[in-house]
Amino acid sequence: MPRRTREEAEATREALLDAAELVFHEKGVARASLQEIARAAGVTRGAVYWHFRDKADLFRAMLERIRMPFEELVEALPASDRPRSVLETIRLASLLALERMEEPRFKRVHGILIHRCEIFDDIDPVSMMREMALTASANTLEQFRQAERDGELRPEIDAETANRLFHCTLRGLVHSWHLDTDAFSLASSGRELLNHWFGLIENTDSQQSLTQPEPQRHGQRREHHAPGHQGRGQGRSQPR
Amino acid sequence: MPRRTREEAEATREALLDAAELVFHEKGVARASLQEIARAAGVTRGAVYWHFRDKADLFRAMLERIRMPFEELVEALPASDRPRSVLETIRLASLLALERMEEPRFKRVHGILIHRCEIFDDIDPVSMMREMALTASANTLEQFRQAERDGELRPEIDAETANRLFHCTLRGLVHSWHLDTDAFSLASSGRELLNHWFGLIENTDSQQSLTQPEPQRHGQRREHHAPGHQGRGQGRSQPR
DNA sequence: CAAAACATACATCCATGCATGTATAATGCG
DNA sequence: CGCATTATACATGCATGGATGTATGTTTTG
Repeated sequence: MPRRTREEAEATREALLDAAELVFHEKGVARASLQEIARAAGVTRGAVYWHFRDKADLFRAMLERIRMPFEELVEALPASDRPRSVLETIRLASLLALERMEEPRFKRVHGILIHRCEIFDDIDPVSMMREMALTASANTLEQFRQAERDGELRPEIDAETANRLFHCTLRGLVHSWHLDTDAFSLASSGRELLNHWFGLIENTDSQQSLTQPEPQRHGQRREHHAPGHQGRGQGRSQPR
Repeated sequence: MPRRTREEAEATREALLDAAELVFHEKGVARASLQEIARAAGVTRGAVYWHFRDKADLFRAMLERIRMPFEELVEALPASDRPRSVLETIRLASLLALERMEEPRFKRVHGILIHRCEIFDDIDPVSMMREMALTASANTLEQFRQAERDGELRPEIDAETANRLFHCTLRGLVHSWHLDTDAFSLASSGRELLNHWFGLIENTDSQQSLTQPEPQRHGQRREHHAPGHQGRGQGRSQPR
């Protein structure tokens, strides 16, 4: 029964995008047929060609849906409720990003981007990943520069180096996770790893009278494995 | 004119693998047709189906060709001409690996693995990457454990953490490079990054009378590397 | 009544798999 | 050692299916 109301039309569009995520993730972008996606959404190929020009357009729309909220997160990076140290801000923001990546939608779409689509002409995931990497890197670089000025950084490394090291570590962590997402929890492993990482680059000569004493921050540094609930502890001081 | 000699047959097989690398890298694995690969190798599809069962088999054979020499490298990791410190050994071996990755063949095949093929049933790049990651990690973990026993590691981090950090950093670097291989040199950027990284984790309390003084190492790059013999460059075939 | 929001039908293309052809190198045999 | 045979190393042709793009039909809503 064609000619639904406008809200229904938007609903089928979203259903198509949801179905695209699932089918792309299951079969890969190239082997996924529009027929399958349409069927998974409960419609026919006609609906697909009405809402999208072709498969590449559908793919781009699927990416757009996660690009915006994710960039919001990246740009919300400097915003911190408390005037903590700059390094602390970066650390918490990255942890937030890692937790987001474990949400089903981001996990699926990133899984598609990383292991289930091929770069070619119209479909080009790399350009988007590169773009996101550049903006994110520019943002954190500003933060690391500030940290350097504040004397939070160990003197032997500059802000640029710290920034590069940081993004390599994070990217490597995410890619390692996507090699087998069931092997470990990205958020909790990332938290532990980042604790160690920031412990390595932060200045230990605490002449920092600017910031509050901050009693030990890596309290359980020798005690790695946090007490066992382990289940993506998101409710901890993280505003939604 | 069929029925070539055995060496010629092996030559066309190699030519097919070379062509597969090129075409896979150009169009992606899914969109590359066996027709195209055969033409690029100067033969017809008949030759492809003679040497390989199907596209997945060809893909696997292409991977096999780089898997073996690369694992040789990984396993040659502990072998060091000079009794340097353990951390130094890891650093130099990783640098060697990074230099290898800039060689055309490894660059192409890794580029295919990372951005130009989709995981699915028969074609599964992830399992190979995971396998290589595990063996490499097991090897370096042994090294880091030895470094820990020798007191080369900063006391606040253990061998397991150092190993995880190390592989995340390396993986992140390689993936960043593959986002745009023309943006920077993997070897030289990697050398700089690794210098800083090992500077961060190594123990500064130099009670190490075991190793030679080794003046400042940071930012310092002395001789490039052994002008190696390039190893097994036999695959030069491509008739016509 | 016109356009939106699809469903249906149709034509086209092309990659795959296999079957068959074929000429030559390798091999066994007398 | 010559020769027939056979397996080899492909080339060619055919059949198939499945995906794509588009054209057209069908309601219903605004």
